[in-house]
Amino acid sequence: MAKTNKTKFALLGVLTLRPCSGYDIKKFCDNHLSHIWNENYGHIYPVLKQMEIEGLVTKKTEHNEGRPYRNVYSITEKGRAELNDWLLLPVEPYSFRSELLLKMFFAADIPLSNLIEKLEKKKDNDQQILEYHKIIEQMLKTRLKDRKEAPFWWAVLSYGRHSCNATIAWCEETIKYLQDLDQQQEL
Amino acid sequence: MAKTNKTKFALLGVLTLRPCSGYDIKKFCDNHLSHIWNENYGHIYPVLKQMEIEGLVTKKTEHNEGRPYRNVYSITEKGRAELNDWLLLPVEPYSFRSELLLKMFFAADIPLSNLIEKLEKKKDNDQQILEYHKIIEQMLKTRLKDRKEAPFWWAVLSYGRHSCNATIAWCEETIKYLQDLDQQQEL
DNA sequence: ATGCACATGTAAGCTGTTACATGATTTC
DNA sequence: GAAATCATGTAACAGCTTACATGTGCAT
Repeated sequence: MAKTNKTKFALLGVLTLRPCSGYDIKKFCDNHLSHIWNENYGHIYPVLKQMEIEGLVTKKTEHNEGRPYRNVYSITEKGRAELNDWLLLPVEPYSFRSELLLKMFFAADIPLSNLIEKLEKKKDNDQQILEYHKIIEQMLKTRLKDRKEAPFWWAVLSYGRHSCNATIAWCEETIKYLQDLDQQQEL
Repeated sequence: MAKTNKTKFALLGVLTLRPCSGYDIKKFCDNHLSHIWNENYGHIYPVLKQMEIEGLVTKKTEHNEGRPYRNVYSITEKGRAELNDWLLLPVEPYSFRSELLLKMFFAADIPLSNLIEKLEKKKDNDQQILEYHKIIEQMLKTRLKDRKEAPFWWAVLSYGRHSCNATIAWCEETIKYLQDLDQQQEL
């Protein structure tokens, strides 16, 4: 029933890189996975707790003076095994929903200028993502270049580059197309 | 709380094209929106019922001999207005999740051949989508070319073309990249 | 003094999917 | 005779997001 919850595997994945608190994991997702995956506290903390019970992670509570306590989780061998099993499984089909494309599909009766604004915004957004990618790519070429994960991180970034470039090109083409349409309608 | 439910607007959008039963709407989504939007009966029927109460659609029950009855819904002026208001609103940010990219990000310890298989599958999938797009494009150029919606449908298809081509190119590049990596590791 | 970063966690409430229930007709 | 299509709907169950609750320390 319903799709299987993949939060567990995302968290295990992050924990293969280093022991983390729930807060650390959230930060890692926001900083490095935000374009491919997202998690929120409402999921992270309960799943960490559950995984401890299942023996996939171990918890160590750190008490630092002048700071809140931290629950630092480390992945166990059992956790690594379960992550590995999942990584080998085929990717489940994902139900995609694009509000922008849906709005465009039904945009016959709204002003073209409104649609064009949405496209400009999408284009700006993807250009910003590209800029951000460049920073990470630089890190991969220098500080992170000897990590065994580096080639895979590079491949993921490469997807972002292809995808953003395609979206930007489409936005530009479509803006032009809609502007031409607008002029034809005025005649 | 939670994101707003957009099923309502998707259904209203379909009903601007022609009056439909819940079954018809599902078919339309599967046939023409499947790559940008998906709906299922569990949502369609309750939302149609609710929209009737709100006066956004009207219901007419058809009894045809030798066939099940059909509840055919038509959009009202109020429904058109509500759809239009939504179409004009900015697109809400969507939380994206790609299982393939997540698996790739954490793939350092699994066999490269497994990852390459996943990429081949993704590539095949997007090539099939491209093929399907070509059929629809042909319809847009002929049977549907005079509909006022045609330019917008064309733009949506165009996104699919850009996106699929980018994904296919990335898959090919990455497969090659991983194969090279595999050979280096063997040495 | 205000806001941000650190830090953990729960509860409420929606969203979304699948399975089930039902049954006729057409097509292979 | 089996399978697909037509056709409507509900219930159960997950999944996901947001708001809330709580508190410290640092920087501007």
